[in-house]
Amino acid sequence: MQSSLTIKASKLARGFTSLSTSLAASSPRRHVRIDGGGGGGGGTPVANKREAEQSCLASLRLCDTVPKLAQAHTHIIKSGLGNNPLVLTKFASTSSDLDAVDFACSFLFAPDADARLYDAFLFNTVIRACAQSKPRKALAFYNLMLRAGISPNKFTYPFVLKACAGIGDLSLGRSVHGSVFKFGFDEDVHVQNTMVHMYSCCGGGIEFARKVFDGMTKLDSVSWSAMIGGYVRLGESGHAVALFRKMQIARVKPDEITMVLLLSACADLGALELGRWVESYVVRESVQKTVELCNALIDMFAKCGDVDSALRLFRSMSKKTIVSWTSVISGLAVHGRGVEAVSLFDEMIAAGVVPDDVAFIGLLSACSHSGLVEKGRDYFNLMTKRFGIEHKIEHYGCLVDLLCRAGLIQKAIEFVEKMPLEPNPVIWRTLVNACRAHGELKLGEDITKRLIGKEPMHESNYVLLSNIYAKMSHWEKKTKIREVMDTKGMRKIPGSTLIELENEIYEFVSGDKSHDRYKEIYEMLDEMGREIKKAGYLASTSEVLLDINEEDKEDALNRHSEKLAIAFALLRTPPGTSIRIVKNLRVCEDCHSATKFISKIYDREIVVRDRTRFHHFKDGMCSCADFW
DNA sequence: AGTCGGAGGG
Repeated sequence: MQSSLTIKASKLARGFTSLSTSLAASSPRRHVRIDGGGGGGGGTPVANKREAEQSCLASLRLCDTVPKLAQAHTHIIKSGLGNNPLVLTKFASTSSDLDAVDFACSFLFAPDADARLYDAFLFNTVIRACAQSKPRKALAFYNLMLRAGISPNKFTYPFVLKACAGIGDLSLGRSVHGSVFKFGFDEDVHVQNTMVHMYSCCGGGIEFARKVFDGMTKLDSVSWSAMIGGYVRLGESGHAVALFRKMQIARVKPDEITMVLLLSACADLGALELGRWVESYVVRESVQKTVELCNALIDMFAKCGDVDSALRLFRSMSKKTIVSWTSVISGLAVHGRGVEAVSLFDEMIAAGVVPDDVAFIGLLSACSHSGLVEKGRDYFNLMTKRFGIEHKIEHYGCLVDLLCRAGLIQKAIEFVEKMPLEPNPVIWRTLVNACRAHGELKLGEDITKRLIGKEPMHESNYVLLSNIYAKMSHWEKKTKIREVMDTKGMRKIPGSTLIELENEIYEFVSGDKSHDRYKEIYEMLDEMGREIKKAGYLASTSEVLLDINEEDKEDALNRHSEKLAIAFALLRTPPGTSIRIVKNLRVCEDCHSATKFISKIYDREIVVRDRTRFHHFKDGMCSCADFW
């Protein structure tokens, strides 16, 4: 309705016009243009100011794109409301599109703009718009606000704290916390909740988050979710689950966001039973089953080893997003079902869903885990050529991994040398590990030494080098590495295995005797050892990279955390049921071979999740076909 | 006269 309205160039309008045209020039794809006067004419003069205001506000309510906003701007000027604070602020708050907000800011904060128009609501609006994706910019506006002498109100801090969370700097967060206190908003539950969130997003801030959380007099579901989310982000999923139990005792009803977080913790821990409980809870308590919640369920099922349930849920969803597709494709990938993953990707394309860079990571890892070398290469090339998505370092990483796993180490090296991005340490470590596995020890040693030069405090570099020396039987060099690590105060991450039984999560480390039934567990371990030896198992002692004799090596192998967890499971679960365990590192070759025998002798399906993928053991075979 | 707030998915 405003399309015929044009501007008679007033002084103010001229200022706006030049600003907006320069903005248009800086973002050509938007084609923002404001008609600077002349042209059509014939606009009806507006009867009174109040009516004009209402008319402008009404037209702004309909704006959701930059061109529409530009049109509305024209209308505002025409109506003589170019300096009306109500209208201008509404203008800025109208679009969630950051480009549009930039566009609005370009005249709101123009040199010739009237600073008397600035108020807290205006700043809140622009801080909110930037908080998520441009946190530094949001904070710049906050500082501008303070410099302009405008006091923040209770709505300001949730936005500002969100921006601090995005930056993740603890000292910044603490200083903003000081301002919150100074302005007296530290009692507001919304502010407190965001404070918990902010601290938990800052490195080393979880204690501060907990302090705010513990000091709160009223905790709602958002408070609990913020704190649970903090633990999940930190990888402290056990703490997250424990906190959820406290939430239930406190009788605060969890909502769909709490459930998403809890599912994330389940996925991390491999806690399938708890994950299934979440699903039934959602149905029972009619928690809103949003797409995000379904996606979290898919991810949980896949990461807990039940990829078929993930698939079933995926098929039942009426609305799917790229995240849903990616979750299920990546899920199939880690289970070694690469062919299905690839065909699902093709189905997605056929359904007209546009893939993004993350979808390609899932797809390429599917090719990698299933040895689909040619397919992986093809998709890698199609990614840019057909879909116009630029390769990121992760995609190069996937391809290096693909070549290494397929044993094409020379090709992998050539690929790394030719890649246009600087290879990151992850890529180098993939390569080094392949060097070790394929006997390119000298090359592996050279690369690792360079890596240690670059990242002297990264322990996995030393572990890699140590493993290479062990394979070379250079024991004195290997010992020396241990010494270097000790003087730097570093330790190798101990291998550990999680298992969930009857609502409890148990953790085992190598040689663990902390469980109260450890004697039974070790007896079971001995029995397992005898039985699998009878069936033809041979300990693969070359994998034990310690400088000890063969017999001790075998003993060390027997006490690996995954074997302890399996023995425990055999004792505690009914015959014939599946066993699921989660290992924090990659499963070793000896445990892999032993587990195959155990699955056959004890007639159990054993699902092992290791750091990078799943192994489904059944009838003496593994789903990875010894390819991992 | 008075617009505005917190936690989440691959």
